Amino acid sequence: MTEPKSRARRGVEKSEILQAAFDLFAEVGEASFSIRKVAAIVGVDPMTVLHHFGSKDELLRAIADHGLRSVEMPAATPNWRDDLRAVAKAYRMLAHHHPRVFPLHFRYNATGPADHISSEIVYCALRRAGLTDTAAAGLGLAFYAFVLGFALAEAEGLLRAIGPSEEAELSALDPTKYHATQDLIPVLKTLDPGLAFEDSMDVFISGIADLARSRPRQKPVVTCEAKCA
Amino acid sequence: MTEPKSRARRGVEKSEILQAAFDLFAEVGEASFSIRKVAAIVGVDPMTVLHHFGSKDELLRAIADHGLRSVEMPAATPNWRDDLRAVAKAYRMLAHHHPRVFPLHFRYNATGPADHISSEIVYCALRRAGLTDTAAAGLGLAFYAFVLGFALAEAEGLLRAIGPSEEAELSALDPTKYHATQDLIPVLKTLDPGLAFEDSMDVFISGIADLARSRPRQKPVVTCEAKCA
DNA sequence: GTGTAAAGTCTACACCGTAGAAGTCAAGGG
DNA sequence: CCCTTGACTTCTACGGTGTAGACTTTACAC
Repeated sequence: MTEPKSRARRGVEKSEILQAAFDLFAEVGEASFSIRKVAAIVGVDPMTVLHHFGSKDELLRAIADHGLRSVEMPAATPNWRDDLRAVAKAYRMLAHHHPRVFPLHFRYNATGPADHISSEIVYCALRRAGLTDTAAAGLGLAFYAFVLGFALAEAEGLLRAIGPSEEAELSALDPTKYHATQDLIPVLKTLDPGLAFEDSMDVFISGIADLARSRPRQKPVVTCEAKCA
Repeated sequence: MTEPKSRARRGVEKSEILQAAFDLFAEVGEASFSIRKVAAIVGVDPMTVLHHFGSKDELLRAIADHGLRSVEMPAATPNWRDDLRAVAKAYRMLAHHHPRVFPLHFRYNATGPADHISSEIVYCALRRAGLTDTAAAGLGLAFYAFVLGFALAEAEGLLRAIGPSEEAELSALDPTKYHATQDLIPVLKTLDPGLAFEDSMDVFISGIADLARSRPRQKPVVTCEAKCA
């Protein structure tokens, strides 16, 4: 009761608008998204929406941030492999939950708290794996590229088991040139993206372990290990 | 002189329009791209553009295909690792050359000839590495997700060495919670995306070799090996 | 010629983001 | 109390967009 509607329900409207905008975007996608529709849903003038967010671009950025804020990062565990897998899974689940919003995270490199938290987990895991700082920084980026790329491809509907039409298309190719592709048609038809993702994460982790063995860091990361272990 | 302008310069206009559309998109990006601007550049009515491509969406798809068609895939070599690296490099170069067009390849999963050719190279390489067909199919997707994800992130300007403002932001974080991140600031400042990409490819390839050792395919891929080697 | 079919154009419409002016209304000082 | 203030909301209007539908032009087949 302290400030029920002080200064014309300040702040309340803004989050309400953002929620409506997010829901609309998540449902219809970017092509059918417009400020005017958001305004109609909230029951407000289009210019009110613009007044709170400045521009459509800013609104989209806010939507991206809102989506990223909803993902909760797992706590660090003693096992750096599990930590990497957990972060990867969290982002993939985010993409599955709001596939139409997910591309926005790429466009506006959303740097919310979740971003920093996950970065910390990833960097910490890579150092505990035994990587040098330089390698950890580079592989950290690669990790994100892989996870976000995979999740984005899934969200865009690119990574699915192939259907009859794609099978026909591949079968029609010149067998002398596309032998391997055509040999894989049976497994491509029953491919499970989730399984492929987990297998690929294992491959990535395995490669990281190899790198750490061949080029280990000079001294263990005491503070990091102490904190995370 | 056989058909200088037979049937009202059929075909000539269309490719001319596509080229202009591609150039415009590559220069100004999606936000400032419009059918009417393309028409103005070619010196033609906006409806002419639409008449040839059906809709803006189809035009964008054509732009994506046009970009993909420009990348020339390397020939297969005896070394499957080199083949994977070469395909990865080709896509990354594509993203570097036309960063604004690149996101379109994700939105419309462009399936041009280059797509099939590169798939064949990748699948063939993965089988020669010793992977089972199931693993080859899954890891093939992972390979594309990683390469395209990395290239996309670079094209969107996400993967750069951090600047003073980002450094300040990271430094301002709670040191007890973001120790690893802050330790890596020095290397993040001088990070080279190209080097990180190559290192990451090596990690990925190393992981694939591990997987092939632990779960090898039953019999060698005679036809594929014979063709590619 | 006439027919035909594709290529190109014109007009018009609904929708979009948003600049700028105007209106509304709670809070605070006199 | 009135009056100013300033955030919030709304109204109006403008230039730009994609594109449907009708029209005109063009170039070949007959």
